[in-house]
Amino acid sequence: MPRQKTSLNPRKKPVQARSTHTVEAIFEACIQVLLNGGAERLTTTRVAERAGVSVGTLYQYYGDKRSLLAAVLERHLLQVVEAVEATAGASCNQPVHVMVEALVKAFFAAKMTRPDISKALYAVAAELDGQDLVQRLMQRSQLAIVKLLASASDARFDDPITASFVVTTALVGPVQALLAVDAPVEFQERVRQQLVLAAVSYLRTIANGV
Amino acid sequence: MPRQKTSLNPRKKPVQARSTHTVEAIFEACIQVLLNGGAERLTTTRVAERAGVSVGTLYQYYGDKRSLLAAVLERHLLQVVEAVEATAGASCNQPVHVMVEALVKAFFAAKMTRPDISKALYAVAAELDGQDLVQRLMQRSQLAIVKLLASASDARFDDPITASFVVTTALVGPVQALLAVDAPVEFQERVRQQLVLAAVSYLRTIANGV
Amino acid sequence: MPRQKTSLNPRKKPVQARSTHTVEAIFEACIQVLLNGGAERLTTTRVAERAGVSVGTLYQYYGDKRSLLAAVLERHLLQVVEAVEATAGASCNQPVHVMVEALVKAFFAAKMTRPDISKALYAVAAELDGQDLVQRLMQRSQLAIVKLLASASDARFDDPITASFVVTTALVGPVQALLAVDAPVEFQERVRQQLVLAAVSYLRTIANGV
Amino acid sequence: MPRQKTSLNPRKKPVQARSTHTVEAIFEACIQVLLNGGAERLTTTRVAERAGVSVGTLYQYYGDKRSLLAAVLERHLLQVVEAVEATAGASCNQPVHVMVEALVKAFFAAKMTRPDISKALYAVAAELDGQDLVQRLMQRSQLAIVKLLASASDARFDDPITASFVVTTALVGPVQALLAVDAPVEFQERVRQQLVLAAVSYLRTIANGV
DNA sequence: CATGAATGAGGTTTCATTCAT
DNA sequence: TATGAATGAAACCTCATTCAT
Repeated sequence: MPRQKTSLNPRKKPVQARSTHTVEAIFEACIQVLLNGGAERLTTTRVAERAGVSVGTLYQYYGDKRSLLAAVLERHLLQVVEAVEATAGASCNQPVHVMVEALVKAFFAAKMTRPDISKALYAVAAELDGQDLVQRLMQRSQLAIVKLLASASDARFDDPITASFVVTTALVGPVQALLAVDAPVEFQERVRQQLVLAAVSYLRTIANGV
Repeated sequence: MPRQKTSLNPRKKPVQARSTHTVEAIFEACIQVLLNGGAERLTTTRVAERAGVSVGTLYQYYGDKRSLLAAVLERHLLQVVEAVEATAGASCNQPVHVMVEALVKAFFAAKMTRPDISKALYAVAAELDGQDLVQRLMQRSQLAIVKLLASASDARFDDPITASFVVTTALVGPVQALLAVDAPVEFQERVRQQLVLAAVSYLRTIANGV
Repeated sequence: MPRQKTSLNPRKKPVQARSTHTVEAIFEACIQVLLNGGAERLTTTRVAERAGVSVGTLYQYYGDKRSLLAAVLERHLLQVVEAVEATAGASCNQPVHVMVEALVKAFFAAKMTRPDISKALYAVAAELDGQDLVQRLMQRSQLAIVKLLASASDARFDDPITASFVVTTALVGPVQALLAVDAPVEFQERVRQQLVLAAVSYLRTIANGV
Repeated sequence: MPRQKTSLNPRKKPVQARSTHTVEAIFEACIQVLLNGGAERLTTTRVAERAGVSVGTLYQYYGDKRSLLAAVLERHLLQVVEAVEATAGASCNQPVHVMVEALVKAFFAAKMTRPDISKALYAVAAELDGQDLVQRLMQRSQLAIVKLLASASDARFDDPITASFVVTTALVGPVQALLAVDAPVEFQERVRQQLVLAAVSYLRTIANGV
């Protein structure tokens, strides 16, 4: 499945005083545009307008449309990953059920506090699916979880990598489904608890007792 | 998150003999085009060319691009759903672990026999996410599983709906991830087995003994 | 202002038994399509559908789209012209005011009994404006009126051709305007009477007493 | 007789200096294209080419084809209306025959100095017939004439609105007919004089002496 | 003769991107 | 550096017309 333009094209790293504000504005605008109209209605002009800058300026910060979308997606995914990493770090050496509870809670929090953003970025993520970006961040998550599992106070895992892969990826389906249906909060909560149950029982099943 | 064009646009379908052939050709062509180039490189002209018909002909069967994509996606999802339904039907009254084994196997089979198609349609599904189409088929799957769980010979479930939701949606994340990374078959197989384990242990955990 | 396709293309004169019905159906359908959608939304397929025949059949009777439109327009204009001619014939040898009264009444009747048709055909007439068709029929009207004026019992005209031209063409503007605004019947009637007044006073002004 | 797209679509107009030139070029080109080929041969591409700009530029100023045509038509009709208004303003308080003479002369002048344009825009006007545009301008003309008639030094009118309607609309038929036939100037002139006669005698007929 | 599926040139419109100001 | 008018390739879609059945 060859893509036509694999090389992203970020022109500069905006570090100066004024640019921060501009970058932020573009960022928010991009999400807003995504929110009403979806990915296929997003145009660079539209984003620039919404951000209150000219297209030219936008292109000064993001060399092309893909870079822009990639950046926005990256920011979102980074938040999620960092939430996961932070939680994983904080839950080391705990029993499995504590770890999982914390992890699932953190993941849901990261995805559901701005459900609109998650929803808006779904299509973007799908389009850039094969891209390194998504892969890299996925791996970071899984790595964090691998370490976490290895430190469990009440279990030992033969194949922590696969376990981590299963747990991590199995969370995204339910969350996406909840977002797509605009499920009521109570149902979200029920699902969340069930996922904790599922993960815990799964991990216990494959764990060697300690 | 309002979408601009919710109503698909399927043309009144021609009724003559040759039309069947034409429609099939277009269909196949659509998948082929999707397979090399991805959703964003798909154009109606390209599909028509590949199908060996004129654009006009394509538009006689699918009123617009969205209808075409929706139809292709529907076909794929229908296959998956029907596989699930068939398996669910065949596994009634069995113990939970038999059910789950059959179900996961069927789901993987449906998704992995033509991994290219599944992969190609991922972006399409994301774009049409809010659409009834995806929702409807998801629900059919879940309904089938609800019935299945209710018939388990060795368990009784208080909230089979949520359970079904969790099990169903939790499968799609891992599968998608495997597709995205082009994971080797052995890893696919390992993940599949783990998912069986996970589902079984989850369902046993929430089941009332019988 | 050269047109690209001056030669109309009437394939055959339908005189047989069954064709009369078909031709009639196409005719009505054409008007109906014109009535909702205007001239730019009219397509041969649409007309055929509405007429309950296939496009192929339509093309058997009218070699191309222009022929169809020309035929429909001609029919309408012919009715008007014939109404004028009939009235002109019937009003010979009368005093001017009687002639004019009858003439204007007949013209209004022809245009206003099916205001929708008149309105629908306006754009068609404009498109085919330079065409012989419209010119020919216009001339027939004027000729009839020239003869009529020549027979007036109470006036003699030096330049009946110009007089006829003025009277004839001066009627179409007001009628078109009434149609465009969907003017209420009372206003239509008032305008009609005023036009009689205008024409009579004009003709008296330029007439040599008798 | 419902139209499908009543709302025109004028873009927010660019504000830079060069834009004025561009807009003017497009405008002229549109008329030129209309002049050879008629309304049905006019395409946005063709207009842009003739204007020496790209299609994209054209669409920056006119959101769609209809807007473009509407704008051109409006400009033409505005000239006519303004000519009428100016003349009406200048002829206040004169005797009827002076007013009419001036009015008819002005109207003919406005329509006949660029007969090609008038002719080219006829079909355009017919297509946009129901649109506000035409209605609004018609009304402006009539209003001006109502005021004018009210100020006549030698007549008083009971129903100046109807009178104005009749006079205004009765002028367009003859003019259109002259344009359609490419009538020789002498005949144009003769008709013009006759129309003056007609209008004057009509107005005198319905006027209350003073 | 009638049918209606197929054709494909061509029309309208969009939008990522550039570059003179 | 910011601007936004201009570009034009390319997408989507329509519809008059043909011709095999």
